[in-house]
This record gives sequence, structure tokens and C-alpha cells, in this order.
Amino acid sequence: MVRTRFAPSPTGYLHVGGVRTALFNWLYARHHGGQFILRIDDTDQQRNVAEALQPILDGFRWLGIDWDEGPEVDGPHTPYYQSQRASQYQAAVERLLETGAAYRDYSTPDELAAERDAAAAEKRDFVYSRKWMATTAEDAARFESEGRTAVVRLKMPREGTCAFRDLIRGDVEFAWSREQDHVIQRTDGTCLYHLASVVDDADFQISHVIRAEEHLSNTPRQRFIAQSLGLEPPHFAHLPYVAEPGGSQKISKRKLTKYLKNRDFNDLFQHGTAIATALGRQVNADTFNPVIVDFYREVGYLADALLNYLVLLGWSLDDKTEEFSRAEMIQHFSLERVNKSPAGFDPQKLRATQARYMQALPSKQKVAMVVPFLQQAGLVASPPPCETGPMVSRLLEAADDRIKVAGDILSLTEFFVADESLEYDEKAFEKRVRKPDAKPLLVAFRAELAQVEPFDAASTEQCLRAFVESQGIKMGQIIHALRVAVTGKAVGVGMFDTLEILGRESCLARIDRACRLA
RNA sequence: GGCCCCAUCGUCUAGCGGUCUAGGACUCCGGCCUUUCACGCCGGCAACACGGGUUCGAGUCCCGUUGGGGUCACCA
Repeated sequence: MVRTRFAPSPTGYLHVGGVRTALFNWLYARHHGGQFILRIDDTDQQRNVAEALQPILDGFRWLGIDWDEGPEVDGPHTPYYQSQRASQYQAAVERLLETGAAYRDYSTPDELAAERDAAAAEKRDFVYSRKWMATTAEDAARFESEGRTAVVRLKMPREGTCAFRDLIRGDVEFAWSREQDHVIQRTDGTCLYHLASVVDDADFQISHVIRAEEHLSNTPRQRFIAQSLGLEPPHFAHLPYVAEPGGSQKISKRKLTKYLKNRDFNDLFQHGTAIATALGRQVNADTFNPVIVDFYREVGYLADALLNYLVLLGWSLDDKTEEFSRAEMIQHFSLERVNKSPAGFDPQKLRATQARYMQALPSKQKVAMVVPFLQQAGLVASPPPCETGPMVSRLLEAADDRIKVAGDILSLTEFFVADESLEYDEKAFEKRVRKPDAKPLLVAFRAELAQVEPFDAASTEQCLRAFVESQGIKMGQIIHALRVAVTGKAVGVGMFDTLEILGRESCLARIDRACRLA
């Protein structure tokens, strides 16, 4: 039985790199008909875990990455919080102590630092002298009488190599002599991550540990712990990390300012910021950041699109397939086809993927996605009046591919504001409405518009074409002025769709108003 | 610095010794479509880091160099 896990620390946000790791774990489990477990690594947490965990769980729920065991769903191995598993860790520490795979160490931080410095001064690798290692009860008593307190350290081998097969990297080898006697239990009795992780993976019967490359060098000590405990170590697969936009370092939430200097990343961020601002939302870098998954949800990306983008970051099926539904991802995913080298986060490709998904989204779903944004922006009442559905549906049809994320609907506010509060883009107004011939043409065409029957796209188009011909002018001489008069903007959805959606009354009122202002 | 990992167009990637005059996608640049914008369509630019081997033959295997990265905690 394949059982994989993702083990987030409750940090209050879900990082895109973390999601990619979780996604690969999830896909691997689902592909093999196995289970995906969520375990909470909160051994070092003083703050409110529940509060800091919620955004992470929400993120996974939004993405549709479901877990078979873990917070909120529980399971046969509950609890899934490391902070609640101290007794298991304690038992493991005791067993390690008994078998001699670990020892109590009474050195002080200063003494240890002195040894480290000495090693550095002599330009040799630091190897702890084990001078304050207590092997007997008498040793311990003596050290304690000196007022010392103990940590528990691993008694790592100092000869030979730790060799294992990584499912992505192939055979990997580490010399035991380079390993330190890592601390597994602190002075205060709490245990450290490596011990906890190994114990949990065994207790939860994790078969495959798929995690970021940064853990590769942690693997020897974890295998040592497992072996010393008489446990069969899981299979390991170390994923390359997700690199920052335009760079080669690991992408990090804290480097937003740096990433903003990257044009594509900046575009992605600004686009999102405009939407968030239109929603009246406070934009602060701690939560509103394209490195954090929430960003995409708030701005109106499709979870499927994000996932599709992410799955291709370090994995591919073949030389051409780019689109994967969840089912297809699950069907085709394999660790053999995961790349060894880091993959850079590319905002443009993400947006292109999103755009494709949005195009393919059925109209009904698009409407359902977009309406909440209009409500949050105060442009549509909650609950929405019954004419909203058909109107938005018609508008989306007219807007076609212009709506790339749900929040883009907020760039079409002209369809939702009252005629008298429509804002005119000053530059556009100056250029197209205040120019010499515009006003008389608008006035003349307004009279035609007042008569058209029915007032729909086809008829208004016919009407305008006839008007243009009778006046002996070109389309361009009036249509731009008309657009600005009616929408306030120089760009937007098709002219005649716009007229139809706005309706005769609004169109006439807006033309009148524009002529007055001109 | 020690140890470990990695290396194909700007980016994501295909390539598992000959079918590679290196394929696809995103971006970019032309052109078409067009009332604007977006879409769409057509076309184009663009890569095997370098040096040695092995081999009849190397992007593909080996070694080295260079470059990039990860990691060296009583963090996870």
C-alpha cells in the first residue's frame, strides 16, 4: 500500500513550492490507489496552531487536494499533530538510549562552540569529542552534580557510508564520518524534527517520503534513526525545488520586493493588486503575495489551472502534452518522469495556463465565479437581483476571452454603475469625444439609436453602418467617440454587444451626458 | 569552506548512442483578422556550458573544468 504525506508547519500560509510538493505526493498516492496523509509539524510552535493551520487547510481544500488522514478528518493513527505525540517520541528516545544508538550529552553550548572553533581554526571537519557523553548512570550523576543538564544525541557511525536509492536522483551516498551527533531531544525534554519525523512516518506507515531536495542531506540521520529503531525506512524521493522568477534560488515568500523587479512577476502582482484594490481589500505583503496560494484564490484564478501549471514544474508526460485534468494527472503521474533540476516559477506561463482554462470554462460556472467579485466590490447586491444572472452571462459572452481571471470582471465596471456616475477616462475623452466632429455625429447618431428596433447588437450594428454610409464618413470617425461616451473607456468589449447590454435608456443617457461634458 | 545535488532555446520541457539539419509550450518579433482591447490564425528568432575520453557514431555514457544550487542548529 502506497502511503505518502505532506507535513506542513502551521505558518499561516500555503507556499506554492509547498503545494507543488504536496501535489506530487497526492498524485503519487492517488495514482497507486494509496493514501495521502496530512501531518502537522508543530514541534516548535508556541503560537496558535489552529489559527495558523486554517489557511493551509483552506488552501488545500480550494485546490481539491484531499487528504485521507490528518486534521479535521482524523484517521486510525490520530493525532496527526506532532505537538500531541510527545509520548511516542519519548518512547523512541528511550529505545535509542537503551540500544546505544543515542546518548545523553552534558556539554554546554560554550564547550561545544569551543570545539567547533578549534576545528575551524585547524581547518578540519568538526567531530564532537563526546567528552560530556554519559555512558553510565555514574557519569550522568557526576555531570549533573556539576549543575549540567543533558540533551540526547544520536551516536552516529563514524565509518562507512550511508547509501540509498533515491527514486528521483538514483543512488546517493554519504560518508557517515561527515555526520554530526545530532540532537534529538532538547534539554527541556521536547524532541526535534528528525526524530519526530521518523517516528511519525513509521507510525503512519508512510511508504514513500516525497519531499524537497533540501532534505536530501537530512536523509542519512533519518535512516540511522529508523534503522536503530528496527524500522524499515521508507522510500525516498527528493524533488528539485521551485526557483524564483528569473533566478535560480529557491523561491521564498520573504523576497517579494526582489521578485517585483522581475517584469513578469511584477505584472502578475500588479494585476492581482488592481483586483484586490477594486474589492476594497487591504493589500499587505504578508498575505497578498503570488508566492502564496491564497493570492490566486482571492484574485479569481481557477484551482485546476494552478494545479496544471504546477504539475508541469518539474514533471512532464511527453514532448507535447500540456493540459491535464486531475484525472489525467493522476493517471499519468510517475516519479520516473520528475526532473532532477530546479524549475523556475514563470508567471507568464501560469497566466497563459489560467487563460486557457478560463476559455474552456462553461458559461454557467463563469457566471458563478464572477458574481461574488461583483458583490464584494459593491456593484451587485447580495443576494443578487434576478436580472443579474442573465445580464452577467450575456456580458461574459460578449467579453469572451477578455476575462482571464474572475476578478477581471472588475475592469468592466461600466456595465454596473449608474449612468450619472460613470467615470470617463480623461485622456480617451479628450481624444475621442472633444475632437471637432465628434459631438455633432454623436448627437445625430443618438437620434437613430433612439429609434432602432429591436435594441440589440445586430440591429444597432446595422443602424451604425447605415448611419456611417449616409454621412459619408468612416466607421472609425464615430465608433471610438461612441465607445468612450457610453463606457468611459477607449477599450472594451465589442461595441454592439456593449450597446445591447447597456440597453437603450442607458446608452442615450450616457451619450447625452458625454455631449454635455464635451 | 566541507559534503551533497544539478546543467538542452529567455522560461517550462522532449530527448533514455544512430530516426536530432534537436521537437513542443510560454514569452518575444513580424504578418493576417478587426470599431478598440482580448482572442484566433500564419510565420519567425532562439538551446545541447566547456574540455577531454569511450564508440564506427555522443545532446544522450565516463572523467575533469566551469557555473548554479542545497546543506552544514537544542528550525522545520
